[in-house]
Amino acid sequence: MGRGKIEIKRIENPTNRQVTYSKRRNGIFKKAQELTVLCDAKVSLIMFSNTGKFHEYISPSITTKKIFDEYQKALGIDLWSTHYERMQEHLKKLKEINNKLRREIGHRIGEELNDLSIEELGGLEQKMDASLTIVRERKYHVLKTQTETYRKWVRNLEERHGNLLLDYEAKCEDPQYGLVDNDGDYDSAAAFSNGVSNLYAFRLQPSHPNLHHGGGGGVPGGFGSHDLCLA
Amino acid sequence: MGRGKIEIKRIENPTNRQVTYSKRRNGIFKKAQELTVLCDAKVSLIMFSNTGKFHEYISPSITTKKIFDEYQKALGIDLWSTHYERMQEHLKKLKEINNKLRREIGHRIGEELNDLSIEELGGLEQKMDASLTIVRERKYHVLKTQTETYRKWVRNLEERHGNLLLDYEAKCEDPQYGLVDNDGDYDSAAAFSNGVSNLYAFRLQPSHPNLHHGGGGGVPGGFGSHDLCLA
DNA sequence: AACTATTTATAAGA
DNA sequence: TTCTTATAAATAGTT
Repeated sequence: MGRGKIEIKRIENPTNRQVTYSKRRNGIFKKAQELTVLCDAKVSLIMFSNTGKFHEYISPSITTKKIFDEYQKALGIDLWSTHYERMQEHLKKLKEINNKLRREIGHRIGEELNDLSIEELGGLEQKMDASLTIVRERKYHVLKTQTETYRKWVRNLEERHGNLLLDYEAKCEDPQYGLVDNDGDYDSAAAFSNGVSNLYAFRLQPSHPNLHHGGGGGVPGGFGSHDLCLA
Repeated sequence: MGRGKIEIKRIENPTNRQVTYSKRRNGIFKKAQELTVLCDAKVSLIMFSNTGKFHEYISPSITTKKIFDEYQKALGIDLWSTHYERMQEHLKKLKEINNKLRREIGHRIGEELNDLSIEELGGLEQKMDASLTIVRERKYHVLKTQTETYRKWVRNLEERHGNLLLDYEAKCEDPQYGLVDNDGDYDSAAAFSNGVSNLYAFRLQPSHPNLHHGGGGGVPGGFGSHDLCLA
């Protein structure tokens, strides 16, 4: 329909192709709209030109999403089934695991015991007892390690404190010495304190042999700071 | 384009509308196909007639699923996002809960204790101890209840057994009585046995005062059948 | 974007 | 539904 008949095959001239695309696209959209009105139909027309440009016509009485849903219903397929079903299965499995975990924990907390038989209760008791033993052992292990670390730390510090005190007294008794730079001792002592300040703190408060550690939280008994350790 | 011009408005005559739909549908499909070939375009044309009949044209170079995907990409939206995202959130939450449960249970089983501080270990120990107490109490409660039930049952049966034995001996000594139908006793005794057979079993094996209960499984100590109870 | 000669689509009728 | 055909509509090539 035009000045000359054309063969229905790819238009090689890009400009020509683009023009034809534009004209015919309008024509087909008009037809789609007319069909919608005349015949009360629902039409979805989606087009991508060879340059990737997107155009669409959709009947006013429907949405593209509905067309997609209807399309899948009409064909009895679900284009997203793979993805979707896998997800649903995953969900189901997670729920099952969750429930099992809940029940297990419920038992171990001491709730939901009503459905357990005497044998199951006995088994549970044994398992819990064993677990409790493990936790206790772990606690004692941690406690012991920390105590040991603490003890070493105190001993080391006390020793250095004593040395310093001796030095100090010696210097007081023999003022001609002046201030001796005791490098080696200084460095290694600093490694066990938060800084130089602690050394002076010991000097200035000789009546307080207990430690005043800068970091760490108020743990009953004075333990509990994890950064408290000997290299 | 036809014998007469028509107004673009809904065709009221159903037959006419159907015919027009059919004709124009073919026309538009042809146009879509021509556009596909001439301009190297990708076209998806989906139609539902007002009677719900479904027809589609899709360019050979593409699939409807791809068109849907491209469509969503072109519009920067995801028509399934609501459903999908909700599902994904659900999945995420479930996984989180799952992990928490696992950690909790891991602690209570006595695994994964390395990341716990001494305070946390102490708290865990206390909680586990409390739970263990609850489980023990429950176990002893169940045990006590079952023992009590069992004891009542045995006492009741022994009593009835004694009575029957007395009756039996009395009848043997005074044969002129014949067989007296002792309805009341019979019925109530049957209520505590699996049937009449047990009554005879007691008679026939007087040297076995221990119970031989038909049901129930091999529980150490002889307890454990849940159907063993007094009305 | 218009124009327009021509082809194509289709309304009405069979 | 399909065929026919007069006529409306679409559009290829041109300006």
